[in-house]
Amino acid sequence: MLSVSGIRTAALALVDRDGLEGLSMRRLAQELDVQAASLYSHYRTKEDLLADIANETMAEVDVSGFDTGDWRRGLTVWARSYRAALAAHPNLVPVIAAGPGRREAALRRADAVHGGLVAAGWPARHATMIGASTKYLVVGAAMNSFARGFDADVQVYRDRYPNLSQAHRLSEHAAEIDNDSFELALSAFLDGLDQTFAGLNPR
Amino acid sequence: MLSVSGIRTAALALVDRDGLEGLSMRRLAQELDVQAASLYSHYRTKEDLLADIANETMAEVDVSGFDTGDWRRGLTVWARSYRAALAAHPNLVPVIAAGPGRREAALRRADAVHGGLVAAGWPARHATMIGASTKYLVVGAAMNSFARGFDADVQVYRDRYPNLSQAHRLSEHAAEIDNDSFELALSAFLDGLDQTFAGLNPR
DNA sequence: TCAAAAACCGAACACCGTTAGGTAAACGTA
DNA sequence: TACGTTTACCTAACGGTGTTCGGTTTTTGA
Repeated sequence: MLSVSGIRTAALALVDRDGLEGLSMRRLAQELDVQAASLYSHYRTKEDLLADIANETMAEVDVSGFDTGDWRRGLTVWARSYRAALAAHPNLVPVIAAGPGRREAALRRADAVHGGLVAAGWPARHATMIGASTKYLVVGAAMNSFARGFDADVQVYRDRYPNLSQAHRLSEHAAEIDNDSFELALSAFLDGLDQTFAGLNPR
Repeated sequence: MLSVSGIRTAALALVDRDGLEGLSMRRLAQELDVQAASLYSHYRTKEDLLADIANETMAEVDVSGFDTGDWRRGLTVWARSYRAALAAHPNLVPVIAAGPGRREAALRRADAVHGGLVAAGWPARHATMIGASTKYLVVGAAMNSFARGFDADVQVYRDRYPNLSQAHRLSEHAAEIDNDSFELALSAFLDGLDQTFAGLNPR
């Protein structure tokens, strides 16, 4: 018999394997040896199903780093685990990024981040903005790896765009570049925040 | 009679008005007093059409700030104009973010950014990562405004999540918060890069 | 054991992107 | 101006999509 969690698992597997376009209610049903209409006994709509698997994917995100009162550590742990969760299911990134953060768990995490920053000495408004900024970084980085921008045939721009002809852009190294870029962005961002923080809490 | 630019304009208007899902070949054709099949005399596919309007939207992006050799200014001008271009057509952001950067103009811009950074004294590998990082920030910020995360009914979390109960989250101020967050992220990131740069080019 | 509830199915609806083939209009050339 | 050719457009259809309706089957719980 079908179960919500069984459908969820199969749907996530299908998205991971065949991409977002690869997930249709009929194909998912087929995977479960069932007719498409049966799925609607468990999910009201396809969007609901997508929101659910997006939700599950986000469960790995870790906001415990704020517990010690070290905001820099809290942000780092949060951002890295956030990015890791997205990278684990790249085909799902657009759904997660587009989905409204209305879900219970998402609100709880947002609250924890905000609270952690305020507890560490940031003004509330800054806490809001820092939370948003960090999310920008994570989501932007994940979208980029989803897009797989510069692909196979480097020949196209090898000669025409001299500045891009470095090995750096070769897609074999794309994952490494992505990771290093993210770490650079995160640490530069945090370094900049350090200065701001020092300016706000002099002495 | 139909024309490529006429179709492009009508499609963009339709996306702006009704969102991405609102654009179908049949509806677009109706808007132009024509049958859907006629559109295929001018565009090989719907994806081509989307890529084209995405392309047009990105034409506003300005990489001229690198001309003076001031990398910080170059990045700032680039990032702001990039973000502005995306914000002008929020419904199109997923398309632009997902679309591979295979288009001529996109490559030219990427080359200009990379070249500008290298000319200003950054090592090639850093230039690559900084370009990517900046893009993360811009795309992440744009995706966020596309998603319109925390919406209307604040009541839901008003009492339950004390840290989020600030006026900051009210959706009337969402655009302002978005903008301030982006500017904070950008300047913190650039401040952090300043330190890195000083470490690389001592004295 | 048996009624009530839940799960599943077959068929259909309205929509989608796209194509094949035919007709009408616009064009270039003699 | 006349005519052949190319191009633009249309009608109709194909295979796919998400979703709903009504009926049948299975599971549940008293």
